[in-house]
Amino acid sequence: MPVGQPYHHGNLREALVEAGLELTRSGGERALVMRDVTGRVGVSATAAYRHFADRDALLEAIADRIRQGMADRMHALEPADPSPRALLRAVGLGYIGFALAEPGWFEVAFSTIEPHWGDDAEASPPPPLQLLVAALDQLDASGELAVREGAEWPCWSAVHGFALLALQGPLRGLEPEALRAAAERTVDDVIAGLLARVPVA
Amino acid sequence: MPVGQPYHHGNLREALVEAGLELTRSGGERALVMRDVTGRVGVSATAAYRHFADRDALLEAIADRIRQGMADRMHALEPADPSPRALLRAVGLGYIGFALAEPGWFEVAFSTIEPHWGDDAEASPPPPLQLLVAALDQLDASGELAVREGAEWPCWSAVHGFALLALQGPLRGLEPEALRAAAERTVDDVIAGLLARVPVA
DNA sequence: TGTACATCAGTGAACGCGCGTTCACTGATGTAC
DNA sequence: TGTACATCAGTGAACGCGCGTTCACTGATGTAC
Repeated sequence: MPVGQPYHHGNLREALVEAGLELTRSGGERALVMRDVTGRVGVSATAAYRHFADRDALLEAIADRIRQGMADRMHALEPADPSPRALLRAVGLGYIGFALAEPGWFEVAFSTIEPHWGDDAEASPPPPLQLLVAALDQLDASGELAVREGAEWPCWSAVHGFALLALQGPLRGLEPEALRAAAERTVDDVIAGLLARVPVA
Repeated sequence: MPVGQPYHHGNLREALVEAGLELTRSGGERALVMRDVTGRVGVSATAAYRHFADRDALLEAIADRIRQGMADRMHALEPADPSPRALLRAVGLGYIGFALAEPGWFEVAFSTIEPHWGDDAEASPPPPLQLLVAALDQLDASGELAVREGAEWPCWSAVHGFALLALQGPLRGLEPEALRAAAERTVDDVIAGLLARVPVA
């Protein structure tokens, strides 16, 4: 043991989460290797099991932190006094922007999302979704939204799908400007669809 | 070696792809284990390396077949003589329908999609995308589409994102009718957004 | 204030599983002569 | 038509890496008396 390191860490749980955040940031979910996390903190590989039941528990703790940080960043990008449409647009582009800026974290954030959050009154929805709900509520209050119920799904589908097309799919490697234009088009089209009452079939 | 089995298989390459299709159908990409594939065909584990450079090459061959089959199924679901809007709607719902019906295959189909298909003239786009392009071309020819260029991305983003929300995300476990309603709403909203010329920002 | 002892946070060796892949080989097939 | 031989598709043992997790342990800490 190195000199100056006390035998008891003091706050190992928190330190492990921090180290896990660093590892997953660059390597995504599979970079969360128990030996690497504990090694980074300077502790033996098995020490983690005093604080987390298993790897999944640590991953979940990390994912929670990522989701909160993601929502914080998205919120910080919202315009100062936006119209309901502009707010929704900022939320959508913020989601995509985070995914492209932090692909490792984005993967982890979504890899452990629990289903049924809507039915389960106990579990609170993931923070980024709370921003979406708030934006849709505002748009609905302004009377512009055609149908409020279920409006989350076209929105979330579009930005989530776009992020994946850009990270792992056919849009990978596109130049940043072109990518940004495609993202804006995607978000704007979906919002336009939420407002319009055009029959499709 | 069992009686009646010739030493030389005859068409091992094709047999391995078939076995890989069965395995990935139920277990997704990670179910493609070399020992399992070869064992299913009744051949030693290393025999596969006479026909594929490595696991990735086999996976790619399987993914090609899946993408073709996916497009075939989607095409079969198109209405007989559809309007351009109804055709696009059928393509979108067909994409989601395939993903929900064959989650293992869907995962594989997307796990190996090569980027830059647009710039790369040599690589042909994945078959499901060809259906989308055709539907958008028809809608554009009918004069209903606001902007043709880049219209693929909102469409693909929405259906791809929806599939993932439903398979691994918050919509997992939703009842089939509710899921179908959400899918239809998502597709219809995006199509409406493609048609409309509503300013958003 | 000092001591016994329970408790808890660490250690380090090693187990054990999954799984792609290599290697030296052997059996079957086809072709030149 | 028969034989030698190159070629190719298989075999089976085993390597080797990654990695979560268990196990018996030891050092530090706090509390009862």
